[in-house]
Amino acid sequence: MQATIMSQRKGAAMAAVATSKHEEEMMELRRGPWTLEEDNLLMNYIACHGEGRWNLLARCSGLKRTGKSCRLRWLNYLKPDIKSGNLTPEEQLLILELHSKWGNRWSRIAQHLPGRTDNEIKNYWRTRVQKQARQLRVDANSAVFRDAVRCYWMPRLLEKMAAATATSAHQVDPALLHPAAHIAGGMASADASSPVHVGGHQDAATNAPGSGGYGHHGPQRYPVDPSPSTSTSGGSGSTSAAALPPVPCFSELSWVDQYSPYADLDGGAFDAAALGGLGLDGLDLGPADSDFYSDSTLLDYLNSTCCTGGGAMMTTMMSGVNAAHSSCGGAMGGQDGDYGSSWRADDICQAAARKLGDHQWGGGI
DNA sequence: AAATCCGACAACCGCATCGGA
DNA sequence: TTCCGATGCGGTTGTCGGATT
Repeated sequence: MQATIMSQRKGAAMAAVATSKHEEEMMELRRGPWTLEEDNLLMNYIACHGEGRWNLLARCSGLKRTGKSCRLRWLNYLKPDIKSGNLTPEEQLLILELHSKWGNRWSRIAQHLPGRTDNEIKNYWRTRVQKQARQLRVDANSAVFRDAVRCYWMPRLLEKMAAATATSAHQVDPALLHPAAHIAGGMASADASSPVHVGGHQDAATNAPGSGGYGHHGPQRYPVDPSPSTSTSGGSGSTSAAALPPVPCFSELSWVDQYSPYADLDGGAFDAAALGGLGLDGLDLGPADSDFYSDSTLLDYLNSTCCTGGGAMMTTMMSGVNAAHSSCGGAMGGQDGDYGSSWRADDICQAAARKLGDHQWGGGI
């Protein structure tokens, strides 16, 4: 019975495919990169009729594209609230954290990063994070790699955030960086029911289609001559802090307590210092590093009164990093980011096995 | 200067799920 | 209850530009 239904469905599906293929042939559907004219057509149609009903849109808008293609183009690029430019350290932290909880649930992760698309996050993961895993010769989803990320990558991101703050002339509340803030319970208590907001530092007008496209990476690539008029000025850095949406409170992140250097004080698990002595350094934060320091969004966040927990967290994690530096005789390199030696997966495995007492150690990676 | 390699990202594809008829 | 179109999601591929040889 079920097999019959299945075969019926399959038959219907195949018929539908055949029909759609026929239609495609009749319409000579376009594929590949979108042109400026196509983008304009799509935007104009949506401006008049709204989002949704993508197949109808594809038929009626004059675009020789599938509804799917139109939807993707709109959601991943043209939608006004799409945030362009490199991911901020806060966003990277959140991605790392949420991926450790949910795995490859890109759309779910993207829901917590306003303005970022699942596609963008997925690409980030594949190009940056998985690259690290490959270098370590471990599976990006393995416990070892997750721990390495938590003990090294995350602190390094926080370090960069701290560096961005320290080198800035902006006024940062000293209390944000005071170590006692964490110990004295200074972590901001977040409303658990509220979503975690990261990024969102976004002037929609500056990210309108044609206003600079990929941000740091230059203008949108069009297969035909892009009109000079498509690039407008004033694309970055002019947003006032007052206009910012809610910023992340790091105490919302589960690893804050579990993986803080103070975790061992109450029987915690995995501390940075233990691995630090093995020369497990050199995490490459990717080519976007230099942008971290010039990204005004960081300063906006750090200047925000909502970020008390983040400041304390940063200090906490920085203490861990420093402890690791001390315990390994400075093997982690200097503060200038010269993390020379490369990681050794075997070393990480051994250290993890020692520290975790094998209970998280699944054997073969 | 040309060829090749590689990273980053946009776009596509197949499948799953949802919701209305 | 079943069918089917619309939509969403995750994996994969294609393309481009910069770096390297």
